[in-house]
Amino acid sequence: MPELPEVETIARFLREGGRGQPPLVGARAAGVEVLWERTIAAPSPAGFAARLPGAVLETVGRRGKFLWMAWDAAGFLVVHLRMSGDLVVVPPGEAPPKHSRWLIRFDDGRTLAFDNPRKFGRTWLVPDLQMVVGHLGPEPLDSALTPADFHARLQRHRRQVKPLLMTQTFLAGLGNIYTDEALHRAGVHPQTRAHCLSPVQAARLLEAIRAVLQEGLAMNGASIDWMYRGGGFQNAFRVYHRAGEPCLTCGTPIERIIVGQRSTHFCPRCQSLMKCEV
DNA sequence: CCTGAAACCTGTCTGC
DNA sequence: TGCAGACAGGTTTCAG
Repeated sequence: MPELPEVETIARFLREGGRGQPPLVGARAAGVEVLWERTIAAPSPAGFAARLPGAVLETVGRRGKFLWMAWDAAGFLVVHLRMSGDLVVVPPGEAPPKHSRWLIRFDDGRTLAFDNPRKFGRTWLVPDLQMVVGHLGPEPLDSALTPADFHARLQRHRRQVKPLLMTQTFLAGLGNIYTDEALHRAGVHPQTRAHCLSPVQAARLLEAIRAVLQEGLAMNGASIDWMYRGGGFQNAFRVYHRAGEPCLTCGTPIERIIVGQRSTHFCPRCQSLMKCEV
Protein backbone atom coordinates (compact mmCIF):
# COMPACT_ATOMS: atom_id res chain seq x y z
CA MET A 1 0.00 0.00 0.00
CA PRO A 2 2.71 2.33 -0.70
CA GLU A 3 2.52 5.92 -1.75
CA LEU A 4 3.48 8.83 0.44
CA PRO A 5 0.26 9.01 2.54
CA GLU A 6 0.19 5.25 3.14
CA VAL A 7 3.85 5.10 4.18
CA GLU A 8 3.39 8.14 6.42
CA THR A 9 0.34 6.50 8.01
CA ILE A 10 2.39 3.41 8.87
CA ALA A 11 5.28 5.52 10.22
CA ARG A 12 2.85 7.51 12.35
CA PHE A 13 1.36 4.31 13.76
CA LEU A 14 4.75 2.87 14.71
CA ARG A 15 5.77 6.19 16.24
CA GLU A 16 2.60 7.10 18.10
CA GLY A 17 0.51 3.94 18.29
CA GLY A 18 -3.19 3.93 17.55
CA ARG A 19 -6.31 1.78 17.38
CA GLY A 20 -5.70 0.79 21.00
CA GLN A 21 -2.06 -0.16 20.45
CA PRO A 22 0.91 1.58 22.10
CA PRO A 23 3.81 3.02 20.06
CA LEU A 24 6.61 0.71 19.02
CA VAL A 25 9.12 3.47 19.60
CA GLY A 26 10.90 2.84 22.88
CA ALA A 27 10.82 -0.95 22.58
CA ARG A 28 13.99 -3.07 22.58
CA ALA A 29 14.68 -5.68 19.89
CA ALA A 30 15.39 -9.17 21.17
CA GLY A 31 15.70 -11.32 18.04
CA VAL A 32 15.41 -11.29 14.28
CA GLU A 33 14.17 -13.92 11.80
CA VAL A 34 14.75 -13.52 8.09
CA LEU A 35 12.17 -15.59 6.20
CA TRP A 36 12.96 -14.50 2.60
CA GLU A 37 16.60 -13.57 2.25
CA ARG A 38 16.33 -11.52 -0.93
CA THR A 39 14.20 -8.99 0.93
CA ILE A 40 17.39 -7.81 2.68
CA ALA A 41 19.26 -5.48 0.33
CA ALA A 42 22.09 -4.68 2.77
CA PRO A 43 23.99 -5.91 4.70
CA SER A 44 23.94 -9.72 4.39
CA PRO A 45 20.88 -11.42 5.92
CA ALA A 46 23.13 -12.77 8.68
CA GLY A 47 24.58 -9.33 9.40
CA PHE A 48 21.08 -7.89 9.42
CA ALA A 49 19.90 -10.46 11.96
CA ALA A 50 22.96 -10.07 14.16
CA ARG A 51 23.03 -6.30 14.51
CA LEU A 52 19.56 -5.48 15.83
CA PRO A 53 19.14 -7.56 19.02
CA GLY A 54 19.62 -5.34 22.05
CA ALA A 55 18.97 -2.10 20.19
CA VAL A 56 16.17 0.29 21.18
CA LEU A 57 13.90 1.83 18.53
CA GLU A 58 14.27 5.58 18.91
CA THR A 59 12.44 7.25 16.02
CA VAL A 60 10.42 6.41 12.93
CA GLY A 61 10.19 8.62 9.87
CA ARG A 62 9.55 8.71 6.14
CA ARG A 63 11.36 10.04 3.10
CA GLY A 64 9.51 9.67 -0.20
CA LYS A 65 8.10 6.15 -0.12
CA PHE A 66 10.87 4.91 2.19
CA LEU A 67 10.12 4.32 5.86
CA TRP A 68 13.06 4.51 8.25
CA MET A 69 13.59 3.45 11.85
CA ALA A 70 16.48 4.81 13.90
CA TRP A 71 17.96 2.48 16.55
CA ASP A 72 20.18 3.61 19.40
CA ALA A 73 23.07 1.33 18.52
CA ALA A 74 22.36 -0.18 15.14
CA GLY A 75 21.87 2.69 12.69
CA PHE A 76 18.90 2.99 10.35
CA LEU A 77 16.53 0.25 9.28
CA VAL A 78 15.07 1.44 5.96
CA VAL A 79 12.12 -0.26 4.28
CA HIS A 80 10.58 0.14 0.83
CA LEU A 81 7.16 -1.52 0.62
CA ARG A 82 6.98 -1.57 -3.20
CA MET A 83 3.65 -2.93 -4.47
CA SER A 84 2.34 -5.02 -1.62
CA GLY A 85 4.30 -4.40 1.56
CA ASP A 86 3.04 -3.57 5.03
CA LEU A 87 4.57 -3.33 8.50
CA VAL A 88 2.46 -5.01 11.14
CA VAL A 89 2.84 -4.97 14.92
CA VAL A 90 1.79 -8.40 16.16
CA PRO A 91 0.63 -8.56 19.80
CA PRO A 92 2.21 -11.18 22.11
CA GLY A 93 0.99 -14.68 21.40
CA GLU A 94 -0.55 -13.90 18.03
CA ALA A 95 0.62 -15.34 14.71
CA PRO A 96 2.37 -13.02 12.25
CA PRO A 97 0.88 -12.55 8.74
CA LYS A 98 1.18 -15.43 6.29
CA HIS A 99 3.51 -13.61 3.91
CA SER A 100 5.94 -12.21 6.48
CA ARG A 101 9.45 -11.83 5.01
CA TRP A 102 11.22 -10.90 8.25
CA LEU A 103 10.26 -10.64 11.91
CA ILE A 104 11.77 -8.55 14.69
CA ARG A 105 10.90 -9.87 18.14
CA PHE A 106 10.83 -7.29 20.93
CA ASP A 107 11.55 -8.00 24.56
CA ASP A 108 8.03 -6.90 25.53
CA GLY A 109 6.61 -9.85 23.54
CA ARG A 110 5.51 -7.90 20.49
CA THR A 111 6.70 -8.69 16.97
CA LEU A 112 7.21 -6.35 14.03
CA ALA A 113 6.46 -8.22 10.78
CA PHE A 114 7.27 -7.19 7.24
CA ASP A 115 4.26 -8.55 5.38
CA ASN A 116 4.95 -8.63 1.63
CA PRO A 117 3.00 -11.12 -0.55
CA ARG A 118 4.74 -10.07 -3.77
CA LYS A 119 8.33 -10.18 -2.45
CA PHE A 120 9.20 -6.90 -4.22
CA GLY A 121 9.90 -5.01 -1.00
CA ARG A 122 13.45 -4.32 0.15
CA THR A 123 15.09 -3.57 3.52
CA TRP A 124 18.44 -1.98 4.38
CA LEU A 125 20.32 -1.60 7.66
CA VAL A 126 22.79 1.25 7.23
CA PRO A 127 24.81 3.66 9.39
CA ASP A 128 23.73 6.66 7.32
CA LEU A 129 20.17 7.19 6.07
CA GLN A 130 21.41 9.10 3.04
CA MET A 131 23.05 5.94 1.71
CA VAL A 132 19.55 4.75 0.79
CA VAL A 133 17.47 7.89 0.25
CA GLY A 134 20.15 10.30 -0.92
CA HIS A 135 19.10 10.12 -4.57
CA LEU A 136 15.50 11.23 -4.01
CA GLY A 137 13.98 14.43 -5.35
CA PRO A 138 12.26 16.99 -3.11
CA GLU A 139 9.39 16.23 -0.76
CA PRO A 140 6.20 17.56 -2.36
CA LEU A 141 4.84 18.82 0.97
CA ASP A 142 8.02 20.69 1.87
CA SER A 143 7.29 24.39 1.59
CA ALA A 144 10.89 24.93 0.52
CA LEU A 145 9.71 23.68 -2.87
CA THR A 146 8.15 26.82 -4.37
CA PRO A 147 5.89 27.00 -7.44
CA ALA A 148 8.73 28.75 -9.27
CA ASP A 149 11.17 25.95 -8.39
CA PHE A 150 8.66 23.36 -9.49
CA HIS A 151 8.10 25.10 -12.81
CA ALA A 152 11.85 25.35 -13.37
CA ARG A 153 12.25 21.62 -12.69
CA LEU A 154 9.44 20.78 -15.14
CA GLN A 155 11.11 22.95 -17.78
CA ARG A 156 14.14 20.66 -17.76
CA HIS A 157 12.21 17.69 -19.16
CA ARG A 158 10.37 17.02 -22.42
CA ARG A 159 8.77 13.86 -21.04
CA GLN A 160 5.10 13.12 -20.50
CA VAL A 161 4.21 14.72 -17.20
CA LYS A 162 2.64 11.67 -15.55
CA PRO A 163 5.67 9.35 -15.72
CA LEU A 164 7.85 12.31 -14.72
CA LEU A 165 5.80 12.96 -11.58
CA MET A 166 6.21 9.30 -10.66
CA THR A 167 9.99 9.45 -11.09
CA GLN A 168 11.31 9.54 -7.54
CA THR A 169 14.45 11.50 -8.40
CA PHE A 170 12.19 14.26 -9.76
CA LEU A 171 9.71 14.32 -6.87
CA ALA A 172 9.60 11.84 -3.99
CA GLY A 173 6.42 10.09 -2.91
CA LEU A 174 3.87 10.10 -5.73
CA GLY A 175 2.62 6.83 -7.21
CA ASN A 176 -0.07 5.81 -9.65
CA ILE A 177 -3.13 6.77 -7.60
CA TYR A 178 -2.12 10.17 -6.29
CA THR A 179 -0.60 11.18 -9.65
CA ASP A 180 -3.85 10.50 -11.51
CA GLU A 181 -5.84 12.29 -8.82
CA ALA A 182 -3.54 15.32 -8.82
CA LEU A 183 -3.53 15.67 -12.61
CA HIS A 184 -7.32 15.60 -12.66
CA ARG A 185 -7.55 18.15 -9.91
CA ALA A 186 -5.15 20.41 -11.80
CA GLY A 187 -6.90 19.92 -15.16
CA VAL A 188 -3.72 18.62 -16.80
CA HIS A 189 -3.70 15.78 -19.33
CA PRO A 190 -1.32 12.98 -18.21
CA GLN A 191 0.50 13.02 -21.57
CA THR A 192 1.23 16.73 -21.55
CA ARG A 193 4.94 17.36 -22.17
CA ALA A 194 6.45 18.61 -18.92
CA HIS A 195 8.22 21.60 -20.46
CA CYS A 196 4.96 22.78 -22.02
CA LEU A 197 3.36 23.61 -18.68
CA SER A 198 3.15 27.34 -18.01
CA PRO A 199 4.13 28.86 -14.67
CA VAL A 200 0.44 29.14 -13.78
CA GLN A 201 -0.24 25.51 -14.70
CA ALA A 202 2.83 24.37 -12.77
CA ALA A 203 1.65 26.25 -9.70
CA ARG A 204 -1.82 24.76 -10.05
CA LEU A 205 -0.33 21.28 -10.41
CA LEU A 206 1.85 21.63 -7.31
CA GLU A 207 -1.16 22.88 -5.38
CA ALA A 208 -3.21 19.89 -6.60
CA ILE A 209 -0.45 17.43 -5.64
CA ARG A 210 -0.36 18.90 -2.13
CA ALA A 211 -4.14 18.86 -1.83
CA VAL A 212 -4.54 15.19 -2.78
CA LEU A 213 -1.65 14.15 -0.53
CA GLN A 214 -3.11 16.10 2.40
CA GLU A 215 -6.50 14.57 1.74
CA GLY A 216 -4.94 11.09 1.67
CA LEU A 217 -3.02 11.76 4.88
CA ALA A 218 -6.15 12.99 6.63
CA MET A 219 -7.90 9.73 5.65
CA ASN A 220 -4.96 7.51 6.69
CA GLY A 221 -4.24 6.60 3.08
CA ALA A 222 -6.13 4.30 0.75
CA SER A 223 -7.00 0.68 1.50
CA ILE A 224 -7.34 -1.68 -1.44
CA ASP A 225 -7.73 -5.43 -1.67
CA TRP A 226 -6.01 -7.46 1.02
CA MET A 227 -4.16 -4.50 2.49
CA TYR A 228 -6.20 -2.76 5.08
CA ARG A 229 -5.17 -0.36 7.78
CA GLY A 230 -8.38 1.55 8.19
CA GLY A 231 -7.56 4.04 5.45
CA GLY A 232 -10.46 5.71 3.67
CA PHE A 233 -9.03 7.57 0.69
CA GLN A 234 -10.28 4.87 -1.72
CA ASN A 235 -13.75 6.34 -1.13
CA ALA A 236 -12.57 9.76 -2.31
CA PHE A 237 -11.09 8.77 -5.68
CA ARG A 238 -12.23 11.11 -8.46
CA VAL A 239 -10.64 9.27 -11.38
CA TYR A 240 -8.55 6.33 -10.17
CA HIS A 241 -10.36 3.04 -10.84
CA ARG A 242 -13.39 4.94 -12.17
CA ALA A 243 -13.15 4.20 -15.92
CA GLY A 244 -16.56 4.60 -17.55
CA GLU A 245 -18.04 6.37 -14.55
CA PRO A 246 -19.00 10.04 -14.82
CA CYS A 247 -16.47 12.73 -14.00
CA LEU A 248 -17.55 14.31 -10.71
CA THR A 249 -16.88 17.74 -12.20
CA CYS A 250 -18.49 17.56 -15.66
CA GLY A 251 -20.18 14.18 -16.04
CA THR A 252 -18.06 13.00 -18.97
CA PRO A 253 -17.10 9.31 -18.66
CA ILE A 254 -13.63 8.80 -17.19
CA GLU A 255 -11.22 7.16 -19.62
CA ARG A 256 -8.53 4.59 -18.91
CA ILE A 257 -5.41 4.49 -21.05
CA ILE A 258 -1.88 3.16 -20.59
CA VAL A 259 0.86 5.75 -20.07
CA GLY A 260 4.39 4.66 -19.27
CA GLN A 261 3.09 1.11 -18.83
CA ARG A 262 0.80 2.21 -16.03
CA SER A 263 -2.96 2.27 -15.98
CA THR A 264 -4.00 5.92 -16.23
CA HIS A 265 -7.38 7.48 -15.52
CA PHE A 266 -8.49 10.94 -16.63
CA CYS A 267 -11.41 13.05 -17.77
CA PRO A 268 -11.05 13.81 -21.50
CA ARG A 269 -13.04 17.04 -21.07
CA CYS A 270 -11.49 18.49 -17.87
CA GLN A 271 -8.00 17.35 -18.91
CA SER A 272 -7.78 18.05 -22.63
CA LEU A 273 -4.36 17.72 -24.24
CA MET A 274 -3.24 21.18 -25.20
CA LYS A 275 -1.13 22.04 -28.18
CA CYS A 276 2.51 22.77 -27.47
CA GLU A 277 4.87 24.00 -30.16
CA VAL A 278 8.18 24.00 -28.31
C1' DC B 1 17.18 12.06 -23.20
C1' DC B 2 13.00 9.33 -23.92
C1' DT B 3 9.99 5.17 -24.61
C1' DG B 4 8.60 0.60 -24.26
C1' DA B 5 9.35 -4.10 -22.79
C1' DA B 6 10.67 -7.31 -19.48
C1' DA B 7 11.78 -8.87 -15.01
C1' DC B 8 10.89 -9.46 -10.15
C1' DC B 9 6.38 -12.11 -7.41
C1' DT B 10 1.69 -13.66 -5.55
C1' DG B 11 -3.12 -13.17 -5.32
C1' DT B 12 -7.71 -11.98 -7.05
C1' DC B 13 -11.13 -11.54 -10.31
C1' DT B 14 -13.44 -12.29 -14.91
C1' DG B 15 -14.86 -14.88 -18.62
C1' DC B 16 -15.23 -19.12 -21.24
C1' DT C 1 -15.18 -26.55 -11.23
C1' DG C 2 -11.17 -25.61 -14.00
C1' DC C 3 -8.23 -22.83 -16.44
C1' DA C 4 -6.32 -18.90 -19.00
C1' DG C 5 -5.63 -14.19 -18.97
C1' DA C 6 -5.74 -9.60 -17.15
C1' DC C 7 -4.66 -6.80 -13.55
C1' DA C 8 -2.54 -4.87 -9.11
C1' DG C 9 -0.49 1.15 -4.86
C1' DG C 10 6.82 0.01 -7.61
C1' DT C 11 11.47 0.01 -9.34
C1' DT C 12 15.35 -1.47 -12.17
C1' DT C 13 17.58 -2.75 -16.36
C1' DC C 14 18.05 -3.05 -21.12
C1' DA C 15 17.19 -2.29 -26.17
C1' DG C 16 16.21 0.95 -29.74
